[in-house]
Amino acid sequence: MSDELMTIRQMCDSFGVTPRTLRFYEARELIFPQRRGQHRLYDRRDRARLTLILRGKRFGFSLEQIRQLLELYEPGGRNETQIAATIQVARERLEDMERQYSELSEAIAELQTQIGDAESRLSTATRSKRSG
Amino acid sequence: MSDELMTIRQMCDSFGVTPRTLRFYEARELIFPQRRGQHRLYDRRDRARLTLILRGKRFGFSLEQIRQLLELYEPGGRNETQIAATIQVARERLEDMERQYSELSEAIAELQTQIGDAESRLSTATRSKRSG
DNA sequence: CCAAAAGTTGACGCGAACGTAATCGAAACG
DNA sequence: CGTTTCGATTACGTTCGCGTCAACTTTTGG
Repeated sequence: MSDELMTIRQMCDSFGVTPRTLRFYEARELIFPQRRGQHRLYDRRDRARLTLILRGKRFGFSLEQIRQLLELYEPGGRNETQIAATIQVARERLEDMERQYSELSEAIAELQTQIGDAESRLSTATRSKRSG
Repeated sequence: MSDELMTIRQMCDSFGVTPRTLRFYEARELIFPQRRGQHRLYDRRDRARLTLILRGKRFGFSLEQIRQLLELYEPGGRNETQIAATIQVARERLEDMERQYSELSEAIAELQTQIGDAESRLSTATRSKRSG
């Protein structure tokens, strides 16, 4: 298998995005599909990156933050200073995610409580209506 | 204490937002400060709601989603249909948060791995420079 | 071979979530 | 009592993340 090149349409179908979105990510330098003539072709790397992009978005990261994170996955020959900077950025994102993780835990518990309360108010209202 | 009314400036200072933001949230009906003449005054409830708003934002929710969630905290006399709808919306948000929670767990682990890899690449580069 | 489909590059548009004056009234202060 | 200061309102501007044409060039299929 020749690295499973995909057209933009195949990418869109399998990731649930639009061509516009893929071209936009490329313009922002988050993915770099090769070209066959004018047409874009996406390989395994591009797909891996897109997966990370979409996940980063679900966590509320900006495309720029995601772009910086993706540098971490580049084995490309960059110098120490750049690598160190990339690591530093990644550590900050990691802390964001760890904070969010623990905060989510609390928020989930609170929301469950509130839903429970609201449910009991609802059943009370339903009963009082039936008997009233 | 008379319920600790705060001016818009005091609110901004203690929450790290701008007046524009508070007025914007009010326009979108997420908070409802009282008025003394023309001036806004924020009480305990307003602060509690703002806390929830800012937290919701950190989770990537839109202001509209947050507004719907805040209805859950309203004991106000609404009818069963409305309460049931509010509960339904809250359940969906809860599922979002639970999905995000487990996905975050994975993502954190992966990111830690990547940072570790990058760090080893960095120290290797540093060593080869020292000895080369 | 010719038409339809797929893909490309601009360029403008749009909703969300505010920022940023400009202009005004009220209010606190020396 | 005048003047900063604080807040309100109105309204236009901005950034992000795409959506949506329009106008063209392939590419593919009957």
